[in-house]
Amino acid sequence: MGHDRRLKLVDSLSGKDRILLCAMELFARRGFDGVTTRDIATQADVSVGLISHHYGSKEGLRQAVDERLIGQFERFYEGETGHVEDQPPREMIRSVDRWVASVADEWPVFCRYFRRALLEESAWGGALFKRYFELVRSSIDRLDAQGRIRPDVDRLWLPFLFMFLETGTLLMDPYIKQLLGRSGFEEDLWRRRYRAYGDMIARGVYSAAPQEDSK
Amino acid sequence: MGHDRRLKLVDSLSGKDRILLCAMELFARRGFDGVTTRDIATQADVSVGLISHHYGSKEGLRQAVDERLIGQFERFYEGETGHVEDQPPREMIRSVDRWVASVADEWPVFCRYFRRALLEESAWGGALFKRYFELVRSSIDRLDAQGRIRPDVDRLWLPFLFMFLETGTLLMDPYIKQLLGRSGFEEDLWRRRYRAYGDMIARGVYSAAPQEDSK
DNA sequence: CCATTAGCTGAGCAAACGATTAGTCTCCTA
DNA sequence: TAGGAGACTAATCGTTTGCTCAGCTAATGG
Repeated sequence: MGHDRRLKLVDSLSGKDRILLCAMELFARRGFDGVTTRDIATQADVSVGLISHHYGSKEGLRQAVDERLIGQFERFYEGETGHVEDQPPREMIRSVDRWVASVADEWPVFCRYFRRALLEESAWGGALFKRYFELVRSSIDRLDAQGRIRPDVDRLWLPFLFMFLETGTLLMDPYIKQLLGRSGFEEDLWRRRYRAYGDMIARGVYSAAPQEDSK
Repeated sequence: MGHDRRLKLVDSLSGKDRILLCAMELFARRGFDGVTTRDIATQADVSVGLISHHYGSKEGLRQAVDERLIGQFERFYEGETGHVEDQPPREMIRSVDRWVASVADEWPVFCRYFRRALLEESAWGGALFKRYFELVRSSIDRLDAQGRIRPDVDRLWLPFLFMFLETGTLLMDPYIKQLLGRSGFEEDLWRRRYRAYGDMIARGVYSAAPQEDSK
């Protein structure tokens, strides 16, 4: 599985890179405060002093990890095919499918780290959130320009609702795994969620003719 | 404001209760690991030893706080008017409004703590999530029995999508506050979100007749 | 009036933390 | 091949952590 691949990769790297990769994984799993420099040193098979040598401090190491992941995030969305919202529904689904498959490999670690960053309210977590918000809002603006969103829909909360639906799995995956027995990021589940998500946005979930109690 | 009220209340309490309340607030704000027993002792105006005396350990204190908040959670939902989903849309909105107003006072601290518990993956956070999931699923089952949900809607993801929409504000409030300048839990915003949320579930957000590019 | 007890104090402890240090090893270059 | 540079180690520093424990104070009961 992917774990072994990663470990073999790690062996061939320099101490500096091993520290960065191990820190990324440990921060993602246990949070910044939940990891000691000694943990990182042990995992990366280097001495504690080497961390300070390369990154100045634990905080410096965090920033290095952050920057690397920001870059990864940008690359994720660069790879995405244009503006998916502009495409007809069926084509949009296919685009998302392709995109999911292409980033699925690195996604899990990124997700867990992003989740932690949000929780700890770190500076870059806030920055990422804002950047993501702008992304969603510009999508909405584009849809709006085409008249595809009903005028009575609340424009203040709409972008947030989109974000809640999209990032929900990210933030709650540990519990989803607990309930479903498997991660929501396994490809088929992920795809299925995107469909459910798109469907809810497009049409809601209620029947067309609700049998209302005449009261 | 509420802060002064709380402080005055604190002064009249025993050391044991002061410790509990201060711990609750500090855990909610900075997380379990981000707070030291000395912080709590200072805030509660007691000595460090008294915490161990009453609660055995920091972990014991956490459990005491957890139990108290679990009780609060139960009370929140006991007070809720029956099964809101069974009511016609307009009446449902009014019910939610009433409920929001009735719990808004204690809600903020509870929210911040719940947020922490969920993101730190504590045991009781998991338990609370599961309990909440069952709540949502049984609501869906009831709606389903009435035939109010379209048959083609994905029944696996639907409860999760509901939860994402409902808890989104809870988990991201710090960032929403950053973007909007005020908390999403201020009553008017909260109500407005519930409407936007109900509307999306009911009808989606797309126009009835989308002008699709004929291509 | 003294003994008991519950609530509480704060100096102090061992462990763990992030950071620094002096020194070793391994290359690369002149 | 001498020597300078940088990667890296091991030992140790001062600080902070959760927790203990001997003892203080004030109220209670016989």
